[in-house]
Amino acid sequence: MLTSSLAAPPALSEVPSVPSTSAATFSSPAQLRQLHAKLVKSGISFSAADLPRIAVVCGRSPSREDFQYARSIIVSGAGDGRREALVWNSSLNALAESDRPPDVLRLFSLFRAADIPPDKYTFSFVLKACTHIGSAAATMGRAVHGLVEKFGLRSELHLHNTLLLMYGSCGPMADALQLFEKMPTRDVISWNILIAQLAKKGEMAMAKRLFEAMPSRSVRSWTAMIAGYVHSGDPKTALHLFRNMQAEETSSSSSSPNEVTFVAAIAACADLGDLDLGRELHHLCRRRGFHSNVRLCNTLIDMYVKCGSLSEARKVFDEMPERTVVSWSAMICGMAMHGRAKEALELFSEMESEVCPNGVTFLGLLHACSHMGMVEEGRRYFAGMWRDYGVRPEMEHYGCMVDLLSRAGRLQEAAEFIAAMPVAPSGAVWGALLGGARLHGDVAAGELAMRELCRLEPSNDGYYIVLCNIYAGAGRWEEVARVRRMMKEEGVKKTPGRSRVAVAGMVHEFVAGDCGHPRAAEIQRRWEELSAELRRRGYVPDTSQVMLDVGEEEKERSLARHSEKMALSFGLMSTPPGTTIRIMKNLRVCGDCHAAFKLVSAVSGRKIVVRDRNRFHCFEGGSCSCGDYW
DNA sequence: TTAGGGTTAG
Repeated sequence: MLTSSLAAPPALSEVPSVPSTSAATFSSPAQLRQLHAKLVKSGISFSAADLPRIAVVCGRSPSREDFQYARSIIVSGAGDGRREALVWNSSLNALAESDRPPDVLRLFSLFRAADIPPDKYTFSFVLKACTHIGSAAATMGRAVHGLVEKFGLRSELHLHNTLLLMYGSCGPMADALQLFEKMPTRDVISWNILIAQLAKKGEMAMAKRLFEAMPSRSVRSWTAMIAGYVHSGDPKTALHLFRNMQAEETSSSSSSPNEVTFVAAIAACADLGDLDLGRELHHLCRRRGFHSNVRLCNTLIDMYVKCGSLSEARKVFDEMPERTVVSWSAMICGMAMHGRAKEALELFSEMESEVCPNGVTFLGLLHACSHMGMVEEGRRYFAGMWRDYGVRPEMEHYGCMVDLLSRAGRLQEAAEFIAAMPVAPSGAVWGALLGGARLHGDVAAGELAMRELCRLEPSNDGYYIVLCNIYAGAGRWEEVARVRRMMKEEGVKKTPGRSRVAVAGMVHEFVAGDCGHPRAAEIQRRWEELSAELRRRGYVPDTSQVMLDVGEEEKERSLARHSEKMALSFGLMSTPPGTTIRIMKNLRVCGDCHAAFKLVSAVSGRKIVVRDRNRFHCFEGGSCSCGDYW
């Protein structure tokens, strides 16, 4: 092959008199034709090393003529049919790996029409493209399976595994399972593919059956299961399995967790808010030398953020040898969650010189502005994301803007913003308006939002409850009763509040109103004592949001049994003085608990970190990090 | 020349 020693390809007009046929000298069929003409004039032909590039360039072209033209060069240069297939196969693979897998299918039909005999590699690459395309390629995938049979390749295990993967990503899982049943031989990869596909679809019961039945497991089998449990919202089982894997590690090195396994396990800690275990796993990662893996570090940042330790998240971020847009976005979103808006915006300025932001980065920025009432800054980011960064606003961004405006009390503007949206607003967008309406006691805005929400998300209990809160706040009890009747008619039940607190490595969960904890009486007594002290300091239980048709005393009793108060009371009596108490709640923290927690932080001298559904509240010395803007 | 598990948001 004639190679150019120049680092950059010369412009065509500068092609030297003895032209280089280096692959870098053409990138379109038109340039190829020009180069070809010059070569012919000079009596030089393409070398074998040029052929794959010719195949890729012309294989990507929508023109049939380009394919035929390339084929004529390849046929004369390849020498025989097998080598010709090899050249086209590598072109198929390159296209399957690129961002244009549909080109593979088009090239494959040309391939078939030209009678180039396909082999196992051809099918493998075409199936890979189907897998990348997903369900839209299901028919094509089935047709390719038919060809595999027709060409007598049914005994190829490798190809069968690729078919399993294709059925798992394109078609109904039943097709993949049927193929698996019929396979003459299977290896650990066949089992892993099936388990991973089931796990991705959340079918963990069946994935578990296969995992238990498989003859031998590899690290990937374990990791697929652990990641599957995390994705399907069961981090406890994920960590249980991780522990089992560690126990087996001593007897077999094939099940030693690697970086990917740690990513899944640390993500489980993030979901559970289990800081102690998260730290332990981080320590293990360091010992195993996994600390420079970007994805692992990104997961660690997220874990520390979600476990309430922003400083440790920042430390991981600062020590990363390289950072991607995900690292920056995770850190910016983390700062937003913790109400550190100014730092989030500063980090964004730093980020701009290193990587391009994406949609998630802007969600973080808009959240940051929203949590701190920075309306003008938020508007600026929203206006600039498409104009200056080419990031198209999606539904979540519109939702953030409505949240920003309505939290700041600009409910009229928020409603106008929704009306001007270029796409039909989702339930979450109206939900943001509803939330703002509650905050500002705006019955009309609340009713406007709820009219849409009844249509879009009639079974979402949270929205009915917020509307009840709005009516209750306005003293409109007959409306509260009407909404509750609506809920009954629709069969909508209120999700009970749940709070978790970790004490001595054990996570304890409390459900609102439930006195099932073994130390329930003690916990209640402790809260009553504390409550008496708080009252002496001016705390008055806010019974206005209790939507029970009962007397004041009963309302106060109901408030005292809020899950976050029980978790706090238990945390206070079970940990040494001075220990930070970390609580995680499934819903938004209630207003009465928020007021009480501020006082408790002053009375007890403790730092109390609460992660609710939306953000973090860090109570210390009588105030909250949210500045009461939440 | 071919196959399997992972990150921010939700």
